[in-house]
Amino acid sequence: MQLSGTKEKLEEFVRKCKEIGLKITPQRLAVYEVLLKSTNHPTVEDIYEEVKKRYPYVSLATVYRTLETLERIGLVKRVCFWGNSARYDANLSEHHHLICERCGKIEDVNLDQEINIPKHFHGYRTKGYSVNIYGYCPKCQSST
Amino acid sequence: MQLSGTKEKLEEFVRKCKEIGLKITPQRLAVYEVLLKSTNHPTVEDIYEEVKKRYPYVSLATVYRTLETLERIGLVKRVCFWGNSARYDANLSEHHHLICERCGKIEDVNLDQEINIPKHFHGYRTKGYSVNIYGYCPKCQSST
DNA sequence: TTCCGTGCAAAAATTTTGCATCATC
DNA sequence: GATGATGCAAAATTTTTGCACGGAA
Repeated sequence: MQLSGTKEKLEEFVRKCKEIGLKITPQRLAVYEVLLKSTNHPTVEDIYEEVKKRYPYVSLATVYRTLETLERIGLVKRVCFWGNSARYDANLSEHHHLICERCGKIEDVNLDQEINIPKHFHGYRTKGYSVNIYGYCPKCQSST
Repeated sequence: MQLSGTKEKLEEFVRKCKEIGLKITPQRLAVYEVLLKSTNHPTVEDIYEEVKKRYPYVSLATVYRTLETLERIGLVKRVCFWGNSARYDANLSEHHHLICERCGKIEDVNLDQEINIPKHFHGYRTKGYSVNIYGYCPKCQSST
C-alpha cells in the first residue's frame, strides 16, 4: 500500500518541474516512470535499456543527466550497495534493504523495530537512517 | 577499544594466508596495514597512494587484486555509499556509519540500540546488518 | 624449483563533458 | 523566439585482464 500512486507521483513531478523552471520532456518522464515502476533498484544501464524500448533514440548521457536532475530535485535517490555501478530508487518512504552478498539482489523491506537517532549526533545534523541487512537470497542459498 | 591491535591483526593475516596457501608478499602486507590504520574508508586510489609511499613501484592493479583477495578471505569489507568508487574497511566488528550527504565524509559509530533480525527473513538467510545514518557533517553545516 | 603474485600496458566498464541541434515554454 | 534539454562523440574515471618476469615457499 502506497501513499500515492504512479499518477500522483507523475503529477508531483510535473508540478515540481514547473516550480523550479525545468522543462517537461518525454525523456524525463520516461526515466522517472521506469523508476516508479521498478522495485529492484536498477542501474543506469538498466534504466537506459528500458527507456529505449519506448524512445529508441534516447542517449545514455541523457539518462545520466536526467537521473542527476531527479536526484537534485529530490524525487529519486542514488543508492550504492554492490558492484561498480550506481543504482537508483524512486521509493522515498523510509525503508530498508535486504541485500544478497552473493548475487547483489536487493529487496526493499520494512521493519517493525525502530531506532531513535538524535537530531544532533557526533556533530552531524541527522536527517534519517536506513538499515542494510546482509545475507543470501533464496536462489543463492540453494546453488551452493 | 579494540578486541585486538594492529599486531594481532597482522598475525591473523599471516596465519590465514598460510592456511589457504596464499603467499605473504610485502605488497599484501602493506595494503592491509594501510587499511588497518585508516579510519576513513579509503578508496582504492587512496590506498594506492599510501602504499606507494613505501613501495613506489607498486601497481594499481596489484592494489585492486589484493583488496579482492583480502575481501575473499574475509579480512576487509568493500563498502559503497557515495560517489563512483569503491571504498574499503578493515573494521569488521559490527558497527554503523554516519554519512554526510554533501561531502561524502563517513564516520564509524556505535549505537546503543539494537535491531533484532531473524535468521530467516523474507526467504533470505541473514548474516548481519548495518545502519547508515544520513545528514550533514559539522563542516558542511556551517558552509551553507 | 614451482607456482603464485606482480608490474606493465591494454582493454573494458562506467560516468562526464562539449557542442551543435532540437523542442518546450 | 529564447532558453534549456538532447544526441552524439570524445574524454575522463574506475576497474579488469593478459602476459612475461620475479620472488616466496
